[in-house]
Amino acid sequence: MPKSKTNHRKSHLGSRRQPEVSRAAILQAAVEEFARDGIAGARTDAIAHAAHVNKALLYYYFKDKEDLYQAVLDQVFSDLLEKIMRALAGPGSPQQRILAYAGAHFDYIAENQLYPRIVLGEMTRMRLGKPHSFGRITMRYFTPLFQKLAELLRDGQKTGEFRAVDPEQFVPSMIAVIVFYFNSAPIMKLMSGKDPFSPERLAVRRAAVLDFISAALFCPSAAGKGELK
Amino acid sequence: MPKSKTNHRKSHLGSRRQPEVSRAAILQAAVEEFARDGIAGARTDAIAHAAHVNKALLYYYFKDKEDLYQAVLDQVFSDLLEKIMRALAGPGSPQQRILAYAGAHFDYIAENQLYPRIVLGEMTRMRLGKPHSFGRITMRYFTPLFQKLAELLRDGQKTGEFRAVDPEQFVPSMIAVIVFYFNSAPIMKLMSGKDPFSPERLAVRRAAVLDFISAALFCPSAAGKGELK
DNA sequence: AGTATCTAACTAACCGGTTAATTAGTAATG
DNA sequence: CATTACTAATTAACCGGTTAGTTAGATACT
Repeated sequence: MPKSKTNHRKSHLGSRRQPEVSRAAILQAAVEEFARDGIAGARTDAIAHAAHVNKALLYYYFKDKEDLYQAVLDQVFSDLLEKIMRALAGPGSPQQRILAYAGAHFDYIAENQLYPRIVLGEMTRMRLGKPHSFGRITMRYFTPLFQKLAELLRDGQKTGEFRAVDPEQFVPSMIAVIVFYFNSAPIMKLMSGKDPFSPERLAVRRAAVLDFISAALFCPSAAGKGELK
Repeated sequence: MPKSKTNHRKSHLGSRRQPEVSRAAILQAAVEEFARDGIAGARTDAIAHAAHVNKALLYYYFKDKEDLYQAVLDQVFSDLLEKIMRALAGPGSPQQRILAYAGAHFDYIAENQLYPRIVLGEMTRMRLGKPHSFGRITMRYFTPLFQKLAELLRDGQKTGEFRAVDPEQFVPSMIAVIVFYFNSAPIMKLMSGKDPFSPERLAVRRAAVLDFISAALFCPSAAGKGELK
């Protein structure tokens, strides 16, 4: 692999003189490390090593561990929110749109299984009294999503497609059903032996999630109008 | 500072010559500390201080931090499982029994809000490939509960009360709805301003959970037979 | 074109505070 | 006096963060 005269053969070739490559590598490594053990358990040494970068470089690009963590959260949530909002803004009846949302949310997580770990971990970590470094994230990402979903639920209730559920209760329940599987997957694996992340199992789960939500939300009278396959 | 020979009230009065008191104090303090930040973030100093005990005493009763953590998990789960199993073993139709279970599970968590933090934290922490120190817990506590619930679901399907859901999919969904609220509570608080743990809000949530499960599971034909109040 | 200057990108080595764990012992009890 | 319960003091490792540089390329000047 001749690489012009200025060949610097260390082993961490991947990232010399390439700021955004290095920065992205750090961020990706940080996502994985933070997903594993949260901010407390994450090791800056491990992040640096995984990114094939010297540890000091973390502090070149980010103020400190907390700042890096915030950057990770921002990346995770902005990406997620963008995809979900697009699905929510699509055409169709409230039934079709809520299922489109749920499917998109599920699909996104299925492709990025680290993300719910970070989210749930962070939720679990933030206490009610404490100063909330997570508050920024809530305002910027959760609130818009929540309100859009609540609005959609009210729409469906107006058309008579949805049961008279309280959005403030229904939205978290729905998200729970979508997300929880990926966190409990290791236990399912232990119990069933099967790999919960295989394409077949994911397809089964996806269908089950949509069925669960449909049954819990749609009026019995007007059944079978959503896309269930 | 005169200090008669048998005078040992230093400040850690609570626990001299009282092995089980000390041990229990350590365990309770450990539950709270582990719930906050997981095993990685928990500080043995903090546990000892909260238990009004010298740190070395932790190592008198427990081999190391990991061992203490396992003891905490055992206490949490055995307690939870016992209460839930009792509710599951009660009398009544499958409809009534599944709602009794869900209500009991909800109530238990409402009273011990630290527990789902530990559980979810632990789920999040265990990776698919890694050696599973959590496997013991799974076998001892999760599997029996899961199988009992699956059995109940099949019972209800036989009597025609329940829809033809796949227990392997439905059980995790149901647990998700019951549990998730307590983990997302801090965010809900930020968004709504209201305290998600106030008795009124808990009652509302409890009703919503039972309604959600009822709607998702019970056959539309045979509605309104469970206890919904 | 060549070279001097400048700077962004990056690293090796280290530092001091923290933390899990140990040790060596003291005090109570039967 | 032997065993159980418990602690002060200590240690070794770890870990977040810093520092003092080096390297590679861009720009300026000749």
